[in-house]
This record gives sequence, structure tokens and C-alpha cells, in this order.
Amino acid sequence: MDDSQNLNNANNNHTKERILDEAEALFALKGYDAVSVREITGAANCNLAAVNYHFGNKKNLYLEVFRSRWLPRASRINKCFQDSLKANGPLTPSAVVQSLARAFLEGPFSEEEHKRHHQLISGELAKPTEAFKMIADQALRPLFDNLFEDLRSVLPDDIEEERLVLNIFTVFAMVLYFNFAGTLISSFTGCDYDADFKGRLVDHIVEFSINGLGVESKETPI
Amino acid sequence: MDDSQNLNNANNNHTKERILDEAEALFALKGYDAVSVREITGAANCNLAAVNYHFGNKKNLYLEVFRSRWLPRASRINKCFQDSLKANGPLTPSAVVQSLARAFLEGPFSEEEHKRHHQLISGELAKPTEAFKMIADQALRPLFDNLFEDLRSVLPDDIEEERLVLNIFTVFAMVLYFNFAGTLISSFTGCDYDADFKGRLVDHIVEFSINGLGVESKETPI
DNA sequence: TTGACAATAAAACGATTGTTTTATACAAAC
DNA sequence: GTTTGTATAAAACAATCGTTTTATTGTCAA
Repeated sequence: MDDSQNLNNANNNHTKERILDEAEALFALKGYDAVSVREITGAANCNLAAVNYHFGNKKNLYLEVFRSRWLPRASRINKCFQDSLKANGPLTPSAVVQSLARAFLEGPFSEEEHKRHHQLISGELAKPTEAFKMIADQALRPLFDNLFEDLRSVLPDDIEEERLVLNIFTVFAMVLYFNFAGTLISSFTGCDYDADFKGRLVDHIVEFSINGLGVESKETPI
Repeated sequence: MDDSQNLNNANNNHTKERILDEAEALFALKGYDAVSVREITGAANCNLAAVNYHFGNKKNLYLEVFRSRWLPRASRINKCFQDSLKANGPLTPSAVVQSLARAFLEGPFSEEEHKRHHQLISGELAKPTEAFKMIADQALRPLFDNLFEDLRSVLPDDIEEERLVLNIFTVFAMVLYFNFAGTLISSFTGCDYDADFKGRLVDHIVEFSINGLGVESKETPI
């Protein structure tokens, strides 16, 4: 029920971890309601009762997937964004957008892990559950605040606050959309959604955003 | 099972229509798996067996919701977009984007019907089912083709095809995103997601897109 | 060696699921 | 008036759901 039991024994968490792994993959693939506890324990090669033993109930397992798998990954993406921003030279709007787009579209993960991550959040965006508040508070809000400060510092000082917020959400929109509508896009463009195409997507997002932000003036201060 | 039975009797389709209405509302609200047939027939005030009698099975009912409710509404939105475009004076990129944004964000429906419509499609975008192909082929693709031709005719002739496609998808991204992430936005901005805010959203989308399209040159041909 | 505890296993629980069956009411056709 | 077919109703169907119970391990502490 609680995490204290993990401190007693050294190697008793194998099953628990396997359940979390398989649960995340299945929840991402089919959604909460379409996955049964038996399906999860079957994939994890453990007994049916293990879910209730380790997590109390199915809903708790779902929340724990976000707590112990999704949130840490979101932190890594956020960190990836910050690091890339610092390494990218002087702080400019395009550097902000490019670092953000790269962190979200390419990211520090394998293709499959990346897919799982964005399928989970798109499920929550489309049909929010208890997990949504956790995501919003601990991942989206901090990222939003970072973006707000970064962009405010490099955009003209007289920019309206609401306009800045809308600009941020628009950049968000592109990044999230190009992640979760990959199926649609490749079906319409005929392009493979590979690393090459992702790179061109990042370029497009940066270019489109920079023009959209309407800040040529401060972008090239020389 | 088929529609021929409706031709025989004049007023026997009350139950069928009521089921479609309630099913759509519930599917939009909770998703396919989270809604039971008993829940639907309970809301529609009819017998449990009515769903299987009129639609064969639950999945067929879900598809029929898209066929007989969602698709016609998508056509109306598309028509609304086209009409607004023709009435909007000369064909310009901003007129295209504005008409599109208005048709999608404000649309010709009640607030509740609008919400239902976009909840249904966001569910399909997040977790595509058999209904997705129908939506893509009969609603998204025609709209995309219209946008493609409209924008190609008013954008510089030498624009790359892939870039045009990405531009269209980006406009799409904003419009769809601002529909389905309304919860997130109003939670972060503190703004009510009312008609007034929607109007400002349309303005923002148009401005952002026009700059993003990078076509000041042809926009004001005078 | 014994007792306590954590983990797994097997079986059963009641509830709910989608679907089918059977019966009944009512209309139009012959 | 009888027949035919459609729509609704009530009941039962087998299957699956999440969860609980009981039993069986293995391990460490007393």
C-alpha cells in the first residue's frame, strides 16, 4: 500500500516494477478502461492479485504510473529544454522555441518511450482523470512559468500579458499537436514520421513561431 | 439492422433517435469504454435491448453516432467556413484563417453541441478507432484539400509543397488545440472560456498565423 | 527452532458487462 | 378476422470485470 515496504527487502520490487512497466505501455496504447487488470498481470507475468497487493486497486496503479514513470520523464524533458537553452548561446525567442520543440519532439528517450509518454498525456488532455491535476501542477505549470519568464525577458517590454500567454499556448499547441497527431500528418503528407522529418518539423515550428510572435525587432538586435 | 425499416412506419424512429442523442452525449463525455449500454438506454428512457435491436451492437451504435451526428455537423462547419470565406471579401490568407478559426471555435452550434462535437473528435485523435478513418476520409481530408487550394492560390507561387502542408497543419493545430485544451487554458489564464474570450482567441490565431505564414508581401497587394 | 512478515499463488467473490431469447403490444395488409 | 411484421418489454445468458479471501512460499529476527 505504501512505499515503506521497499526499504525492507532489497529485491522484492521486481514484480511491482514489471507491473508498472506493462501497465504504462497498455494504458498508453488502449486507455484506462480498455485495459483489464488481468491483461496487465498477464503481460507482467505475475499473479492477478499482485496489482491489488502492491497498489491497492486499478485506479491507484494508473495514478502511480504517472507518479513514478510519467512525471520523472516530464522532468527530464524540462531539464533537457533548460540545458539546451543554456547551451544554445544568447537567450533569444527562437532559441527558446527551438529548445522547447527539440525537447518535446526529439527528446532524450527512445522512440517507443517517447510515444508512450505522449500517448499518456494526450489521453489525459482528451479525457482528464485524477491524474490530470497532478500533471498540470507538477509538470505543465512549471514549464509554463519557465517559458513565461524566458519569453518575457526577450520579448518587447510592452507586450500585453494575455498576448504573451496566448503566444506560449500557441507554441505549446504546435509542439503537442505535432506529437499526438503524427498518424494524421503522415497519412496526409505521405512522409515517414522519422528523425529527418522531425528535424524539419522543428525548423518549421521555430520559423512559424518566430514570425508569429512578431518580434523581428528584438530577435536580431544587431 | 438497416435503414429500410424507417421507410415503413412514420414515427417509429423516436427511440432510435433518442438513443443516438444520448449515446453521443455520453460517449463524448466519458469515452466509449466508460459508457455502458444500460447507461445509454437508461438516459434514452427505453429498453436495454433497443440498442441491439436498432444498431446490432454497441460498437455499431458508436459508429452510427459519427455517421449520423458527427459527420453532418462537420459538413455544416465546413460549409460555414466556405460561406464565411466567400462573404469575407477578396481571398487573402488572413481571410482564410479567420474564417476557419471562426467556423471551428464559434461555429453554427449551441455551446453544448459544440463541446460534444470536439470532445468526440479529440477522443478519436487521442485513441483512434474504426471511426477515425471515416472522419479522416469524409471530413478532415476534404477540409484539408480546400485549405490547400485556397492557401496555395493566395500564397507566393514558389512556396514549397511541404511547407504549405506544414503551415496548414499548424493552423489546424491551433484551432483544434484551442478547442480541446480549453480546460487547461482557462485554468492557467484565469479567463472564462466565454464568447468574448473566444473572439480574442480568433484574433490571436489569425495574427499569429499570418505572421507565421510569412506572407506580408502578398497579403496587402495594394 | 520458532514466530512474524512480505510476496506470490490459486480460487472464489459479487457485480457488471454486452448480447440473446422469449413474450407482448400494436399497427397495417390480406 | 386473421396474418404478418415492427417495436418495445422483461428476463436470462455467458463472459468478464475489479476485488477479496485463503493458502503457500521464502526470509529474516528472536
